[in-house]
Amino acid sequence: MNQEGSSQSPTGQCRSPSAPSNSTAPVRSRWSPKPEQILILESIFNSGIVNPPKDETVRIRKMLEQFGAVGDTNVFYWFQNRRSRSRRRQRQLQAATAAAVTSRGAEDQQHMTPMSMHHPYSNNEINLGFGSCSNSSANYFFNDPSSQVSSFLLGHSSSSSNGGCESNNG
Amino acid sequence: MNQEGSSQSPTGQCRSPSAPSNSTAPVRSRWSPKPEQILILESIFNSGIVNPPKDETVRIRKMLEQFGAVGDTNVFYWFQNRRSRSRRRQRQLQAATAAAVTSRGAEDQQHMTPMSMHHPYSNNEINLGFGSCSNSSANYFFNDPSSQVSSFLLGHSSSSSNGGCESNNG
DNA sequence: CTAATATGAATGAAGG
DNA sequence: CCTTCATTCATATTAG
Repeated sequence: MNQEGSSQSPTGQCRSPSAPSNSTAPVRSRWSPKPEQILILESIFNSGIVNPPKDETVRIRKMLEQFGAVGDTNVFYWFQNRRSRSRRRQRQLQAATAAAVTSRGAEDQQHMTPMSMHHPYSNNEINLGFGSCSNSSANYFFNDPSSQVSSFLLGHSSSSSNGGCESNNG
Repeated sequence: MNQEGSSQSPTGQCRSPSAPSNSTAPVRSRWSPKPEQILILESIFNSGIVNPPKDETVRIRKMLEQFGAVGDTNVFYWFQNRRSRSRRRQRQLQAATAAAVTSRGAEDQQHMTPMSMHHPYSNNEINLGFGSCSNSSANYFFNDPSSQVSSFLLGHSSSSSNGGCESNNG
């Protein structure tokens, strides 16, 4: 982990049960990405940029900064964790599916309810239209978050390292 | 954490007050370990296996599966949370004790209110006899849960990775 | 019914 | 990249 360079004080306050409401209470241990930031990050990830180089990381950080304090480290960690979790989920799903088929003859297998989680942003790959693959503009997506997000996405102009249509894995 | 591999539908409805018989409320929130499963998990944890590797996790899951639907993820989370809470509780207690002793010279330390905790098993580590250290067979323990649990424990035959008396901690 | 607690699950951060 | 720790969120259960 030597991708980091600059890091500020991420005073991200999103949905904390107890608000410190104190000018002298920087008790914010870890960064909490705002919904808009998550939107941006996920759209970038889904566009194929799963492992942005330092240059790109910095650019992404600057984008996110307008929605809340964030450092390059946070972005770096986010992508790293995202990759890891994505991979793991895939493997798990695959294993579960295989396990359902396996056993003996794979004939009368019951359908197991695939965990209907109702989380705010948990899984479910979001495609915001960041990648150059999706030509269909999905502006209708922007409704909940600030409209400012779309400005970034529409003006991103692809990336210089990994903006391919396919997701490079490995 | 990539300990997960397969996950079924943990429809563990142990002690649910109201049946979710609603087509619009399939809240399959979270897994609820059965008493027998908790017994097994705790005995394993107390036997020194506080951080089972993937292989062991799978085996444990298979054991638990016979008492109710459960996935590797659940087992992994259980051990992780268990470790975390255990450690945290210890630290908290230690801090409280230290705070009582500190101050001046640890002489006239007053009795501090140790929090009115009155939950089932609290801090008392339960030892079911899972570890190979305890040669004394504690079969008398099995009374509340189904007798099937004892079958597992008695026929466990230790594990292939971490069944020692000491807890390996990385 | 509401508050507090316990605990399963998710995730940011860091170690190796 | 993979594993692990700490913190936080969401929910299930229990006390008031």
